[in-house]
Amino acid sequence: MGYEAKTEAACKVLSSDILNGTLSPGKPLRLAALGAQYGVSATPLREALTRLEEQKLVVAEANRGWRVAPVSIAEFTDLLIARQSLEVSLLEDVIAHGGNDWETELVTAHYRLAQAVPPLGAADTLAYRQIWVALHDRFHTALLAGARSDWLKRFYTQLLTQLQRHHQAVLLWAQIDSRQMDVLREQVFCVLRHTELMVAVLDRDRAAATALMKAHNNVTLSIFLTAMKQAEHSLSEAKPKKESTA
Amino acid sequence: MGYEAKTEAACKVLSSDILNGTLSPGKPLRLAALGAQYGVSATPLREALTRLEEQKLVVAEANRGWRVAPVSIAEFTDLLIARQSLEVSLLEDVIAHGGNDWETELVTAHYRLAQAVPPLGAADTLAYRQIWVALHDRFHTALLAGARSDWLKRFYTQLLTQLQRHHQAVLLWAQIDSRQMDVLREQVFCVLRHTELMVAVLDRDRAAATALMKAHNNVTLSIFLTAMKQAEHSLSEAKPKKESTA
DNA sequence: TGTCGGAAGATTGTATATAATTTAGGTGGT
DNA sequence: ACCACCTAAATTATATACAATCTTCCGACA
Repeated sequence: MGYEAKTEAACKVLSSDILNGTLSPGKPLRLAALGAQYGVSATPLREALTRLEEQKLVVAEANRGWRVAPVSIAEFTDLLIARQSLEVSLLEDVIAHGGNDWETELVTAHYRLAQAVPPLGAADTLAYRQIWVALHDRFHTALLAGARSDWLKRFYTQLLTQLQRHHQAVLLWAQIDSRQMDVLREQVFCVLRHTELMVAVLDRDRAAATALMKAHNNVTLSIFLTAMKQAEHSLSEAKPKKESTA
Repeated sequence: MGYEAKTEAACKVLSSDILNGTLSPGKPLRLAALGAQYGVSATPLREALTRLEEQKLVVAEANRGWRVAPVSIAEFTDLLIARQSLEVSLLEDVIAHGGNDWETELVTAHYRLAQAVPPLGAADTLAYRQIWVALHDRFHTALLAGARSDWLKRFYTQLLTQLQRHHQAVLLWAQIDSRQMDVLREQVFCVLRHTELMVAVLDRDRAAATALMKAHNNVTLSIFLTAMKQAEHSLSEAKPKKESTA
């Protein structure tokens, strides 16, 4: 205890509340209220919010304190473009320079993912979904961990964080047509695509790997495009709102 | 006055002092001393340092406060790799999607750079150098400003900031052989390379543009490689130091 | 010589006061 | 009824004091 504990703790709680949608985009963050809720006083809270502001999870306005960072289609698009670029860059670097440690961890992560129960049908519960998502994240992290630049990897992580925020928001806006959703999810939760990707990368097949990676992105992209089309009007309604749900 | 003014001001002063080397890497940043020097009290100072920490200009250690972020060959290399990737990504995006506003601003920036007096020979004064560097920065910013993703551009800016910090440090470590330096600088301050780059980009010639960009990077890279080779031992001496010059 | 302990100094977190600014609400005039 | 203006409350921003905790360093003691 004591390792800048309060600031750190506040930061974690706030960011997880923002990422899972408990604190919805645009919501004002009053210092007094947050301090009372989380049992932290002003100084560490301000530091935590300053950190999150730099990570673009919250935004600050002059003399008006902090708000949860808003989401928009424009920024969502921006993030997707950026992810595509960074992911391809990292993939090419990994293929060119990945070492043994990276290879073994990648194979391990893939094995774990392949063993996991995909959250489809009867297994579509919150618990199974969380496990699967965790293993899926681990696979994608392991896939790119062999790249040389920690800075690029840090940027990539930041993009994934922002994307999660937007995914959450889109899923809240739109109740996706369940039949279409099922079709898409069967593709998303399919291990085969990940296996192909891993094989291509381990074979150092640049063209195949980047093609598969782009295809993988397009699958998840199409989910959110359909969701956003269906939610197009409820989105424009959501804009003028002042304060959202607590 | 009042736009979170103190924090903002402290942030600017600190980052510029760090970037120009007034505060050298590794130097501890005591709150009391900084507050007295800059006329700012603890609260805004802590926020400023937290912001800079997130930007990796300072580092924090538990219960030991903040220090100016250290520099190292490993991180320098990392930054150069990351810059190469991001620059190529942005360049390709610009070539594919750059619009009219971007083109005109690019041409303007290039014209200004071409008009400027290169800081060579008699014109090698601090004033001329600063003007030239500012115009050079503006050209490179304009070159990539047409890319679609603000996130990628933000990352790129962050890399340039970090690189400036490392350049500063390398130049302090090493007194570069002046004859060799002159040869290199004539290449750096040569407008021709920039013109070729601009033409290739405006012609939407992807292969030529990326090749020229890589060549441009290699020129500046070679400067610092030679500098670092010459400073190799003074570098290893610099490591164990506890506090550097005020 | 080596190490154990404690004093001094620095950071972290809390609490509180004051200034400055924004927001809200009400008053009065047209 | 509508608009401008003014006042009051709320909130943030800054400064400061202080307790608690952690480092560091120095000296006594084995």
